[in-house]
Amino acid sequence: MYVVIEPSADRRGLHLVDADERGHPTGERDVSWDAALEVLRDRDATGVRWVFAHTAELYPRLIDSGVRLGRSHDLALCRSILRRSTETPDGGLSSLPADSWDAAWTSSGDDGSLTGFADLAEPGERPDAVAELQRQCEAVAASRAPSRLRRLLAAESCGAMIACEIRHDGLPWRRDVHERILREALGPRPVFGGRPVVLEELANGIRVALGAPSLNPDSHTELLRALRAASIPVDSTSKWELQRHDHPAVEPLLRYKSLSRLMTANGWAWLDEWVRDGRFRPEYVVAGVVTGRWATDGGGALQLPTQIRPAVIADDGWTFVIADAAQLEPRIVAAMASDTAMAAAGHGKDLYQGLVDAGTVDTRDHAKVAMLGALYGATTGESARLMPRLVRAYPRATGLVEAAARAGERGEQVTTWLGRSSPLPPDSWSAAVRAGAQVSATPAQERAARGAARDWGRFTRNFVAQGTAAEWALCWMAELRHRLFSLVDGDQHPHLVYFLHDELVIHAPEQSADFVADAVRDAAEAAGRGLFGDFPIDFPLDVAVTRCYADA
DNA sequence: TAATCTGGCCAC
DNA sequence: AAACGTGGCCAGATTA
Repeated sequence: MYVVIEPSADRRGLHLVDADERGHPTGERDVSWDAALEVLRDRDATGVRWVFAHTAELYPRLIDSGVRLGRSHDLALCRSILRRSTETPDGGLSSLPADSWDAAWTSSGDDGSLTGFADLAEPGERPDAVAELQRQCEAVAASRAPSRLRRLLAAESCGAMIACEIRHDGLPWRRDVHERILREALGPRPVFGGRPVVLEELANGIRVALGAPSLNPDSHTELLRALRAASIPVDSTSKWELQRHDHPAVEPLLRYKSLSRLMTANGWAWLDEWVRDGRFRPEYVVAGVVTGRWATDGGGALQLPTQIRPAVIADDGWTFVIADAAQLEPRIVAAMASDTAMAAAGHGKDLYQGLVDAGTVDTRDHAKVAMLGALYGATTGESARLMPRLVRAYPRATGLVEAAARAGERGEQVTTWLGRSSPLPPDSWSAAVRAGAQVSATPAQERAARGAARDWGRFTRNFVAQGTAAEWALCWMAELRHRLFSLVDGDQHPHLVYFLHDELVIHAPEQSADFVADAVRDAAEAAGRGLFGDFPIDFPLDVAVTRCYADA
């Protein structure tokens, strides 16, 4: 059932411990690295769940050896979920004193391998993985929602393997195309650093227009001073504020900002650091966001601007299958709330258009603005004005996010569909809210308390939607991975190369594109059923088969 | 001099 | 358009 997999004591191979469904050990053995490949493949074929202390410690090395595993359990990630979840109250892990499983893994060792937990573990001392597996199995079994939590832990752990696999395989990236984009926008790469010619010319234009010959346009302080000296009344140097002023400096300044951003975020330095052998290898951080979304640690994989996406081109004979979930968060909320009316509006196609067709709002744009406002907690502007219509037409879906907001304002935790809970607000928050509730509170304190409460309410409001959408996306990815593995054929099998919250990119041999497009739709359907069972909610995808990411 | 903060803008 | 959630990342400014 479970097989705990760790480096062996002599570090020359692997130590494997078999365990039953409650995490109790039933046998153990050491295998050398040479024999590991075969042993792991054989055991994996029997459907065991591999237990890693921390997937990124061992799995990349297994991938290098040609092994891909089917199912896994990441103790560090799962501890974090179980520790905080409201579904595992007293007796679970929530009351356990902090130990090394709560700490982040640290990188040490000259080969860059991860060797232990930071802070809490003695150097060289591994925490007991089997004991922790038992604790987690018990916590899940004793929880209020064992099957949902099991689904969440499995999906989270699978995500950890996928993050390693994506980094190993890499997103195809054409350096020549990227360099052409840079050259056409900025001019040739400066040999000794400094500004490229186009930026320098724009900087000069700005200096002339503002009458500030020594201005460094990269300095907010200098720029703000120069703008005001030129009688342009601005409070900031942001583009939305600059756009509103009619002055000869504005146009070159806006172009300078845009090109400067391209240069600093995804310019030549980025290319040198992040693209090797025709691949960009994202450093994903699984569950790096409180809501369960992935974050990144270097490389900016989650902010690739559309400007440079033309450089993402499939290998010869290969293509991309690019899929993104349409209006994911509204659908998630509709399903969580069993809002059949909103689910029906999203049946089969564009949910926003569905709201128009249902007569709730008059345009698709209004539908989108109103919906996003509900999810984010908008209080002003068009979004807030449209809200009452949404509330009237869909009281259940809107009621769910409203309830989450009220809970947050009271300082309570909220929980996603599968059981990931929000953190409690910090002590400083509670102190501010308490201070505002005192009879002796000053108006400023009252205002601060109200503001803090509402801020936290917007966070918890969004948490349930964003967090459950992240769970759906993890399940979607895991389902897809399972389907793609059935197609393994030497090195020629389709593989995931990019993940962006509600979007997947698969690099696939051209002849397999149709299969992959079907698989990614099947996987979305399966993810929806896995979370919401028979509730009639659709998760339609926009799917593109194209050799260039920019064409999707 | 190094660490931390701030403003701005990119993604969803 | 902004203000309405989650983030990363950069350059410059400020602080230790």
